[in-house]
Amino acid sequence: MVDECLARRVLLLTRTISGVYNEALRPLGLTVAQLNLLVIVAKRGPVSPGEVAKRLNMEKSTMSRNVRLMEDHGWLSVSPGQSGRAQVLTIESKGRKLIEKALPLWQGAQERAKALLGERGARSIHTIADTVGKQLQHE
Amino acid sequence: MVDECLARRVLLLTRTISGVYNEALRPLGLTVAQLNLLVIVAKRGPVSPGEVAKRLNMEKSTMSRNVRLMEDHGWLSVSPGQSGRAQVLTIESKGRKLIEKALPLWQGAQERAKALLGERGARSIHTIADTVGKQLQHE
DNA sequence: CGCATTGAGTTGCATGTACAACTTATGCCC
DNA sequence: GGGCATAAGTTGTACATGCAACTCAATGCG
Repeated sequence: MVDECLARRVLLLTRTISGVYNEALRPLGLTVAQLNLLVIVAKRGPVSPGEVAKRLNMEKSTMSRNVRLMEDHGWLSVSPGQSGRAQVLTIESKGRKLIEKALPLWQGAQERAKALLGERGARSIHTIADTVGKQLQHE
Repeated sequence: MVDECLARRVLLLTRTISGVYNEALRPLGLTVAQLNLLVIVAKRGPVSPGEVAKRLNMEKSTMSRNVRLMEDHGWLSVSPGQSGRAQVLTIESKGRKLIEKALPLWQGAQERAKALLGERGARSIHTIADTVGKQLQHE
């Protein structure tokens, strides 16, 4: 049972792979989770937290707290949205600069991660995550 | 950048897949991480925490806390090992019974996870985790 | 023998994560 | 208009996780 468990395997992968990135980013006081969030906000312009959370299949409460941290750092700003308690996230210049600085570190980590997974493995992860991502959208 | 990031993808996979298992196991007040630990202890007989942590590529401190929780539940026992502050973990009958009860729930989750990943995807995850696991042993 | 090193666990602190329950604002239906 | 349902965030609580620093025991070396 234990050997086949898919959860055990993805947990192992996450511990290993995200460790590689976090180690690389540590000098910036930044984690991969935060970097990804930041890049999404930078790319997709003003977005609502809920939208990002849905795309990442992340709990809204988790999103809320992650956003809070990054706002405290001044990397992004939270402003009231159109209606109700809607919010929009916008990247700040401090956040853009951080992404610039993170890029080379990220690249190094990406190389190391690829080496760990193997070229085939890395491609598989891409495919699989896409598959899962698409299914989540159709819910 | 963000789209290629392997860490982002494995994080997404973990959130999604482990969620499936945790939802299934919730009636037992058990998480997948705990179940995996419990099964390892059950299978590999008296083992040291450090050994299990190494196999799972998990920080010893994380292991320490996870063990503590499960000991509190009476699922396993911790006894002093041969020397120094070495410890050995042993499954308790309460733990064995819990595994029995968890089995059918786990199977359901495994099916759902396979459906999400696709048959090919599930196999790939197996292969990749094996590859990574072996590389960790050779360190 | 005495001290430095190493090994195994633990603890302080911080992040990432989820579920449940709560707060507010909108919108809808009668 | 008055409730009722829904949508978006927040907060309480708990687990999973890692790093740094610490405790203690064993070991080795001069």
